[in-house]
Amino acid sequence: MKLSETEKVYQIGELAKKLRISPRTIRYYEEIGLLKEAKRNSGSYRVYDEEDYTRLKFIRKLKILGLKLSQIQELERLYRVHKENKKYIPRLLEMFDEKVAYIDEKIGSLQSLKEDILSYKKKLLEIMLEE
Amino acid sequence: MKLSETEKVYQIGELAKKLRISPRTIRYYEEIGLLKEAKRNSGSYRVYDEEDYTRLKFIRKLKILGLKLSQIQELERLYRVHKENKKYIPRLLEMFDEKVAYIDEKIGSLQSLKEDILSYKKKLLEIMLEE
DNA sequence: AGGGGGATTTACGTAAACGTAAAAGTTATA
DNA sequence: TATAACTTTTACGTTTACGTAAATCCCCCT
Repeated sequence: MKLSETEKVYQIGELAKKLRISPRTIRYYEEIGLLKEAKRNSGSYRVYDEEDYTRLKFIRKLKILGLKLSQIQELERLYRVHKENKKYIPRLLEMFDEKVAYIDEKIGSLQSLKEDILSYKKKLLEIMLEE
Repeated sequence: MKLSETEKVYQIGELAKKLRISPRTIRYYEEIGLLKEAKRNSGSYRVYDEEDYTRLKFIRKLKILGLKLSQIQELERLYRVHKENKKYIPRLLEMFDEKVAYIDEKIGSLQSLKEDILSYKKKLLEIMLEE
């Protein structure tokens, strides 16, 4: 695709540091198939690029959402498989909508929690101010 | 406090069903001290009331936020201890503010995730419509 | 050619938050 | 009073997502 592009590459420790996770975590993701097998430099060290970096950031977001690694895998498996087969795309779009609805719900629950905390805070202020 | 108030009481299975969690979970929370020891009816079964119900719902919210049970405990311990001692209240208020900031951050990250998903969806739509 | 500071694999360990099974007691109802 | 449908305690089991250690290997630098 890209010709002679001098793209920055990382080795595992460097990438891990950039993401503030451990090398073990990255190897683990590869181990369970969440990351494809990394290329090796002259046959031994794993080598990563910007795409891997982006991918790991995306995984992190899904984790924050509360998805298990296995669920993240499944989501992507469905995405990859069905992308090839157009007739399944509508179903996939549907899934995305469900995910988005889930997120909206979660945001709502966080907002309500925030209100709870703020109301606690108000109570505390009252305690503090009463004589 | 309240005189002859006929408040609805639950036994563990009933409460669990209402919350869609397991009795084991409720006992576990008691076991680790997240819930105070439940009263017993004529000496054997645990008995709960609306307050316990509310409390469990609150715990659930904090869990959705991603807090560990131990963190929830700590938060409440601080709240209880310091409520008695007014001079610590400002620190507690500060903690609440931190929590709220954390929530805002989390909401932000969820919103950004939502955008990612919507952009995936757009790509998919393009795939579907090309040709 | 010898270090130093990475990396690799293998494999056992761990914390959190329950699940589950067993054996026994309790309570409402027929 | 018998039986179903709860509940109790005890205690071991399980899953997820890594941590950690050991032994070996690699690469760059001087």
